[in-house]
Amino acid sequence: MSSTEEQTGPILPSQRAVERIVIYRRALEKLAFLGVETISSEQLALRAACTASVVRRDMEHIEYQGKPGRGYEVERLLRSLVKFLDAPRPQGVAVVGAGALGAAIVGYMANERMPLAIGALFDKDPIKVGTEIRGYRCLPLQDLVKVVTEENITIGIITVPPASAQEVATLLVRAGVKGILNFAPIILNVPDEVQVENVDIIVGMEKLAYFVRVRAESQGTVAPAGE
Amino acid sequence: MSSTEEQTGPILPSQRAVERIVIYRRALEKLAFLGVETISSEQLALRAACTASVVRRDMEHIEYQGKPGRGYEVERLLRSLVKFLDAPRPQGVAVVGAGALGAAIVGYMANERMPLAIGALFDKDPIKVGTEIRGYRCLPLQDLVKVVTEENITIGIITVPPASAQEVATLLVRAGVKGILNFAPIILNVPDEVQVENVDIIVGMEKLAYFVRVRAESQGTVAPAGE
DNA sequence: TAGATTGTTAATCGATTAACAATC
DNA sequence: TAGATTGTTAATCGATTAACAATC
Repeated sequence: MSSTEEQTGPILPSQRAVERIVIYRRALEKLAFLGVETISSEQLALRAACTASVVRRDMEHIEYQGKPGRGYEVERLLRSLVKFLDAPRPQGVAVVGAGALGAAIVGYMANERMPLAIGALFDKDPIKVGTEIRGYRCLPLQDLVKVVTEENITIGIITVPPASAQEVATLLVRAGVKGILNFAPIILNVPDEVQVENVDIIVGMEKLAYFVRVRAESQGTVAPAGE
Repeated sequence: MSSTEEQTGPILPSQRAVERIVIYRRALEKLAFLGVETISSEQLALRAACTASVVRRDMEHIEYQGKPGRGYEVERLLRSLVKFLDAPRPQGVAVVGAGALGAAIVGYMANERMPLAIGALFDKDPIKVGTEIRGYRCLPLQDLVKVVTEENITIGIITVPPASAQEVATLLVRAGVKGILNFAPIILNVPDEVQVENVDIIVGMEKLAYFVRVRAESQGTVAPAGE
């Protein structure tokens, strides 16, 4: 990793920066649709829950630059963001696990216009295999390595129960996947070059529950004196 | 906020610390079930994707302390974590949006043993209202404020389309909710005292797609033409 | 005792915030 | 021109990492 880093000219943006850039893109799409012509970093920041400074800093990664006193032209900035984010052709995604969550994701991706396309959908359950879910035929897990390899799919989404998640991850890696969006609440063991993005609904929920509770408790104690 | 902060004795743990503590708890539950008696910070760190130092630091928030040379007793640490995290009685949660994602979450919460309980399920769609989803009756959105207030629900989960998300958030806040888990890909406008936790599946997916792509490009730098 | 692992303190790193000259 | 907002640099903040004496 270190050796690669020394060679590269362009600095890779941080994970968070890319996250925000994705959000800017979404916001700009809406603004462009509404016919808005320019936008300031301040306004953009509101939509990404960050500050204007952060927005301007993120823009270092984008070719297009804003004009002092004017802000950013929505159309041109949007084009630059799309150029920055999107692959020339949609990247294929394999969804593993055709339960409620898997179905939700497949539906989501079918609706939203995205630079990603469902490449294949898998499940272990023989009852689900063969059925159609939102227009995608559910394939058996045994076919995963073959299909994912053949279709050149680079991203896997794991929505199976935690007990099977590692097994699925291993299959995906073997099939050449380079990124995994993992909804199972466990830490996956994969090679370093494979990026894992964990989306753990339960952690978020319990975290929220904790802070809601302790804040309520501390309010009850101190008598907040009315805002 | 600053005035509250000065008064409080116990320092509130950071968002990330609580996140990790939730993960420690989950890991310890499994270990306790397997009959493991002690665990070191090193081993615990593996399960939470952090370092031993971070684990030990997090433990400052927990009453129970480990023994030098031995590590942590699984049972006792687990009890302390549960005491730290959980409310005396399960907190009620309102799920708004009975689509595929909403159903997935309701099912999730019904399965996993959690310190949270489904308090109510709502949807706008008259066709869904009145039906049962995983054992929970779907109520109309108009009843939200009344039901959530009456049931003393403090946490809301938004799984409606982005266009309705702000409207729902406003209703939840009006009903007295103090925490919102938001699955809609927009920034919600809520009062400061309400904590919003955004779980944006699409952002994670597009971020992943970006890094997978640029890494592949930089690897194949020499011959990008083919493919 | 010796080895292991703790709690804790200091050093490092990265990200966010604030400030400001440059300029449309 | 004057006002607004940029790109960029310096200051601040917080979180992670490394190190180590204390101790089971």
